[in-house]
Amino acid sequence: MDAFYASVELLRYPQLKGLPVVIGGGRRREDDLLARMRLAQPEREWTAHDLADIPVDMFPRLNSYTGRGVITTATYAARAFGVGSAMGVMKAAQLCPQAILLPVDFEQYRHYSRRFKEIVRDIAPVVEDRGVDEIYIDFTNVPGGQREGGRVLARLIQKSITDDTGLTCSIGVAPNKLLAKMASELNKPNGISILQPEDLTEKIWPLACRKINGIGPKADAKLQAQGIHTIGELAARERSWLMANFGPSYGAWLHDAAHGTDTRDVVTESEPVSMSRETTFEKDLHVLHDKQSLGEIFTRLCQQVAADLQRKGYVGKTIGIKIRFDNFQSATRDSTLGFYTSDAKAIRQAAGMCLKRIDFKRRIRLLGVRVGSLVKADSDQALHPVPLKVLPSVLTAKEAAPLKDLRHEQADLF
DNA sequence: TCTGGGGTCCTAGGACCC
DNA sequence: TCTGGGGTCCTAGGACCC
Repeated sequence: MDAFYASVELLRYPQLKGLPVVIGGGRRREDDLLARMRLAQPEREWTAHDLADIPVDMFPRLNSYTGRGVITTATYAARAFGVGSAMGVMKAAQLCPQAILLPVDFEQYRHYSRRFKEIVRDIAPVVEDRGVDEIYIDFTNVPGGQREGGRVLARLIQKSITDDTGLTCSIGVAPNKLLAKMASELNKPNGISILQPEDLTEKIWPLACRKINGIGPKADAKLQAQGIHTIGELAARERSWLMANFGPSYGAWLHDAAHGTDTRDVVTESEPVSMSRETTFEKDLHVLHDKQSLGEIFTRLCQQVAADLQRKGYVGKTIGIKIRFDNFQSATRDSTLGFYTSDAKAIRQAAGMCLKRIDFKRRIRLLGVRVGSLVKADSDQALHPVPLKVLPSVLTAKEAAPLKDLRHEQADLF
């Protein structure tokens, strides 16, 4: 199989090129910027076509932000200050206070995301969705796909996206998904990079292990501790050694990945496994002192998941909650019902029982509600659920003991 | 002044059935 | 009285990704 990995760059302001810019923090509509321009220069209309004309001074700076957000992405100029994705906005503001901060505008992203994927599917229909701005494409059977090793098709895709949306797009071409993704990183933004199997040692082996999709911070730290820093160093280790030290499954995968081996297909369709809603509070809350607002937030989360399920036509039978405490430790509880539901009240009831099984001795910063074991609302399974083999969990003696003091007050909490 | 929100997949132990 | 495996389902936590 030959695969493309394509990702669009969502920064749409040419006047910000080369400047330190981060996207993150609170959600806001991009229209806010236009609204400010209409105030500043009322003689002009200011529509979405005028984004390029907004003066740089009008953009908010990182140091004007207060709150708990994180950075979603950052330009290279911002990265030079040590700012990067997933970093707290407050920490980023310390490193680079003058950076421009753009709001996260999910409505805009969804719109451009849909368009980007439509355009690609019109050209090459075998597409795997990997989130808002990324896809895999299997172009094995696209007519003309092999010309110049894929470069002609990649250029066509790039040009079609830019003509339609104004967005730039990076594309990696390789024999499989793993390598295609890494290839796309070699030439960003707006680049095309073609990787042949024989390029592995020269182009991939010098890269940090972290560049492999599937090696995260934990695995990387463990590899570093073994003196393995680059993909080449990883490839040099015996498969059996990796399996012994990282588990048979992950170890074998590490070995394959380092050698550029990946047999996964491009998956064009998949069913959701779970849906959830969660929220981090502006300030940490206490189960007893902030009972009222917690109760309201909890109800709203249940209503939101229920609405999501109904809108997309799913029901689920495993209801769960997630708590993150002020020390960032988290806990989850879930419980499987004998029937499928997408009803807000039923979800709230089951989730409320889950909450009672948590020991709330610390303040909490996040609350989430999840519905799993999903099936289509009109499926046979949904209409004729098999009876439960395992009884829904009740508080075990072990769980109940530490809750003794709080249990009474918690009883009617959620 | 740390650390969002929405997901998937894996592991490991226990219950329960055959 | 002691001692089995498999297989499946459920639950909790954690790694990882975008």
